[in-house]
Amino acid sequence: MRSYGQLCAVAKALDAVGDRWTLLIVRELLIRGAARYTDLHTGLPGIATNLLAERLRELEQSGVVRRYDAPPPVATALFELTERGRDLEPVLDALGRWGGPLLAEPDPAAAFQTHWLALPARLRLSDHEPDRRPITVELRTGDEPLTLTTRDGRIDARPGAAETPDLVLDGPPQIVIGVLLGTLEPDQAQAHGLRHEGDIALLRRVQPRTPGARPNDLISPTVA
Amino acid sequence: MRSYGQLCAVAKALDAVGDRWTLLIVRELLIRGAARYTDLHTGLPGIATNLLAERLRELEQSGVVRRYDAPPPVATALFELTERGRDLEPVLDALGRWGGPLLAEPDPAAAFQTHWLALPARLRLSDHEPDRRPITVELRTGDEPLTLTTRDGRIDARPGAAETPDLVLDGPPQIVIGVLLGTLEPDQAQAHGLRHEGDIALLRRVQPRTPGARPNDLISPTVA
DNA sequence: CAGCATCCGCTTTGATACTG
DNA sequence: CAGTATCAAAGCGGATGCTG
Repeated sequence: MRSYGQLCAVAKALDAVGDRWTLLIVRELLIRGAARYTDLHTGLPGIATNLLAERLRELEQSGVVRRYDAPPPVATALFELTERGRDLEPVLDALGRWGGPLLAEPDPAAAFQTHWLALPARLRLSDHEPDRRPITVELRTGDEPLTLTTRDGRIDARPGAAETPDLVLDGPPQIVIGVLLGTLEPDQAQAHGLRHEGDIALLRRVQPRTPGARPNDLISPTVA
Repeated sequence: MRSYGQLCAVAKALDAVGDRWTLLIVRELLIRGAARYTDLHTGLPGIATNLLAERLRELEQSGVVRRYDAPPPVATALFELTERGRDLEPVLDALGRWGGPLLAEPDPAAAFQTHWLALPARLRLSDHEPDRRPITVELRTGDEPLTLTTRDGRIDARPGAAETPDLVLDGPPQIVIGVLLGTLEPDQAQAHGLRHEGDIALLRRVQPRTPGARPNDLISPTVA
C-alpha cells in the first residue's frame, strides 16, 4: 500500500498492517502458531493466492512474519509470527471486542471456521476457579470440533474433539459464541438451536466477568 | 469496501473500519471532538476530497459518525463520533502503541501536525502526582503550539500556546515525542535538537511508567 | 468559502489458469 | 504444495468544477 506519509504512530502502524487481508493473516498466525501456505489459504476464504503470497512477503519484509523451512521429514515452508508480530495481539483483541456486536447481524452468506473461535476464547475467556479440577468444553459448530481446556487460569483452544468433555456445545456459530461470551442466556440460546451435553453450569466458570456486555447484545432483534 | 464475508469479530470490525483512511478519520474525530469537513481535510493530508466525503457517509451509515448542522451563527455542518465511534479508542490506542517504534525511522517526506500528539498524550501520559499543583507543558514542534495540562491525574491537550507554561519543549517532532514518552533521555534529546525552557524535571511527573519502552527505542541508530 | 461531485489515469484487488 | 502469471474490475489520488 502507499504510505500515508504522516508522522503519527497510528498512521505508521496502518502503513505496515493496514492493507486489505493483512490483519486477518496475522489472526491466522496468532491462532495457528506456525502454518503452511495452504493452511493460511484455507483459513482465509476469499483471498486471492497472489495476494496471500504478496502480503506474506511484505510482512516478512517488515519483520512481522518469519518464513522458514520445516525440518525433515516435513519438508515444507512454514510461516510464523515474530515477537514483533505477536505484539499485534492487543490490536486484534481491541478490534475483536469492537467487532463482536457486529456478529449479531444475520449474515447467511458468511463463512465460518471453528478455529476462528480460538482467538476470542483465549483473549476473552478465563478460568475463574483455577484451583479446581481443570475442565474441558467441546464446541461443535463448524467445519471441525474445537476443544477448550482450562490451564493455570487461562483457556487453551485446540482443534479436534475431546476424549471426555465436561460439556459439549452444539449449534449455530452465532449462538455458541453468544453463550460462551455470556451475551446470550442459556435458555435463550436453546431457543435458537443450542444443544448441549454435560454440565451447562460450568460455563459460568469461564465466561467473561466484565460487564459491558448486556444480555442478548450479540443477538439482533431479527434473530431473537 | 467489499466485505470479507467471515463470521469473525475481527473481520467484521475490518469490514466496518478497515478501509483506507477510515481509522485516520476516526483519529481526527477523537482528537477534535466535533469537526468541520474542512478541518478533517486539512488534518488528513493526502486524502482525496471525494474519498473523505464517501468515508464520512459510510461511517455515518454504520453508526460510527454523526453529522449535524451547527447552531447559528456558525451555520456549518459538523461531524463527531457517536458513542460507538468513541468505543474505537482502544483500537487506535493499540495501533498507536504498536506503531510507536516505527516513528524512529527517519522519514523526511512525512507530514506532521502538532495536534496529532494530542492522542498519545491523552492515552499514554498521566499525572503521577495529581495532588500537587497542576502543571502546563507547551510543545512547539509543528504547525502550531500544543499545550498539555494536568487535570485529575490525566492529561488534557489543547492547541495553542500556554500563558504561563511550567515547561516549554521545542524541537523536531520525533525528538519531542521521544522525550515525552520517555524513550529518549533528555540529554540525548538535547543532542538531537531539543530545546527547553523551564523545569525539565517535571517530565517525570507525566511520562509513562510502564517499562517495555527501552531508552532510545524511538530513535533509530541512523539518527542516534 | 465550505462541502462536496465528476472525470481520468494509475494502482490494487479478485478470479482463474498455470507451473516446478 | 506453494506459489507465479494474466487480466478484468474495483478502488484510489489528483485535478477541476459546481452549488449554496
